[in-house]
Amino acid sequence: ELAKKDLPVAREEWKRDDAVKFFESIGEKYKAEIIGAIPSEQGISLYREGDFIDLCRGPHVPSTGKLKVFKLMKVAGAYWRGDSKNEMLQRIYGTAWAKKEDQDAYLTMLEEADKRDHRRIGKHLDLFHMQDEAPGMVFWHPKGWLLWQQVEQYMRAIYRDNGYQEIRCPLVLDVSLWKKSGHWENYKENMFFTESEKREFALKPMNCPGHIQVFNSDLRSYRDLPLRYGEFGACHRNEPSGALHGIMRVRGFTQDDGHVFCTEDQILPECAAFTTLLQKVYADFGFTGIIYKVATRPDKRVGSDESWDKAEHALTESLRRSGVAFEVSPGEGAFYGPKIEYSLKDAIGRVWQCGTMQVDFNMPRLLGAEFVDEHSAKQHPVMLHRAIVGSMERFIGILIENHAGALPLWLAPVQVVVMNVTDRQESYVREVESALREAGFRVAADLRNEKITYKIREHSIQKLPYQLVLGDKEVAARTVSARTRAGENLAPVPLEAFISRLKSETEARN
RNA sequence: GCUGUUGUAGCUCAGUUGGUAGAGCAACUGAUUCGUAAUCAGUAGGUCGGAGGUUCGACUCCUCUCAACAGCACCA
Repeated sequence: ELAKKDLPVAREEWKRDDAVKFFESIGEKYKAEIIGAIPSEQGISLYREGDFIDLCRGPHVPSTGKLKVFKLMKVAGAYWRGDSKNEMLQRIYGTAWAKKEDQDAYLTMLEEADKRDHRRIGKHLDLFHMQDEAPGMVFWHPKGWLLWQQVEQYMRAIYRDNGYQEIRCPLVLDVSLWKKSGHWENYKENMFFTESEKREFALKPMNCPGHIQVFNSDLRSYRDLPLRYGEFGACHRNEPSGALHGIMRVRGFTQDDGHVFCTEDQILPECAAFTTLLQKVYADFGFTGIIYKVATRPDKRVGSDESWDKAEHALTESLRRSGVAFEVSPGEGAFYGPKIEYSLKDAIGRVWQCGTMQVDFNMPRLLGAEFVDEHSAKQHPVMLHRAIVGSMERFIGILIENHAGALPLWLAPVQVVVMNVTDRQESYVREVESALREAGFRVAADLRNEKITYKIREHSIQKLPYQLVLGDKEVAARTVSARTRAGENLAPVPLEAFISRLKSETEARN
């Protein structure tokens, strides 16, 4: 915009064919291709700056010196027209700003965002690690696994309170099942295989076939529907190496995977209830900006148009009822049914799909799932594939970035550290520590012979929610002095008072 | 998978034109018992991602390979 104001506009109208010839003559085959796709009756406007003529929406500047503030950020490949079958071009990324201060602010923001990177924090807080021998797989350390368990136990209660029965299925299944389900046909490249005694097995990339086996283990009536199963299902997918990203995109991950077996009429109420539930869960974890997207029928699909109408309507209507803004991606649905994608952003604004709700008319039929309807006739149920956190790994990654590692009290791996000022308070520290542990809190004692300032610094860096300082005064008065993560020093209070503070804070999930 | 970059001590990094590695923090040992973000001193720690090759000699050069990072493609 600045350039438009300050510079003469050297715009020229060209005939399409002349422009194509011109760009071909100077070896710009991609530009020639773009122009060649324009209907021939249309002209084309080019911009000239001296000898330099190019396609452009606005004028060119004669030199980079005319740009006020700019910085080249990175270089990376990008496929011509976004298709991996095409040649790869080099793309140069940069930013331009009206004022130096704006650019500085932007660069500072990027630096700050980098400090929130879950890979950095995961190492710093000793939550997990990954290593060369297991690309795309996570080694969870004690503190990271404590965090995982908080999420898992919370989600387990969500299953329980919302009509899901938790189940557990095998990770390794004979390939014959994957052939029936269509995964062999459509997903083989992404699967891990293993062989034993001349039988070939596959590590499950998805949980749905397993859940159908449980459904099929008994005769089902329409009275049983909707029948809901939930599992913390460990999946393995051989993702392309370039797709891996910290714990956000991995090869071994655990889904909070649920499947609802229901009738077509039950799709809408199930979807509406699901979105409401998902919003509650995300709010409890401190997320506000959920991105909603509905992916509709692709050209290549199974099932009748009538079924698709019903399913797409159910999905869009469920979002409409919850009053959220959402996008529609036409043709982006799976071949077996449409879906809703619920996404969150990481520290630098990249979007990651977490939750999903998918309507599937296909797999119950492929794997022989049936129920007996009101007229004693056998029917295939509709299957809803749904996940709230999506992948535990990805969700925890985003959780870490969202809170910059300062996890809310209810999620923090260690909630309280109890410290002595000198050796004299050692037994009181142990007493307070075990009282807190008995009250159900995750607590550590720090009895090292170090200055209290040193201990406070260390635990502050570790983002511990509460640090208790116990000196002679606290021992004498039988109180505790707490320091909050924000650096506030609370007045000494009896332990019971501190415990009730912790209780109300964990219950509020702040 | 593709394009590019990177890979040195637990972590963050330095290492000059090839002469077999260094800092800070962490760790360990000792002293210090010190009230809200770093006490002092000492010690130890690395076949320089892996495998070949060139060379009298390779962290430095070459080839292959693995992984990570950025973006693209992919994402049931």
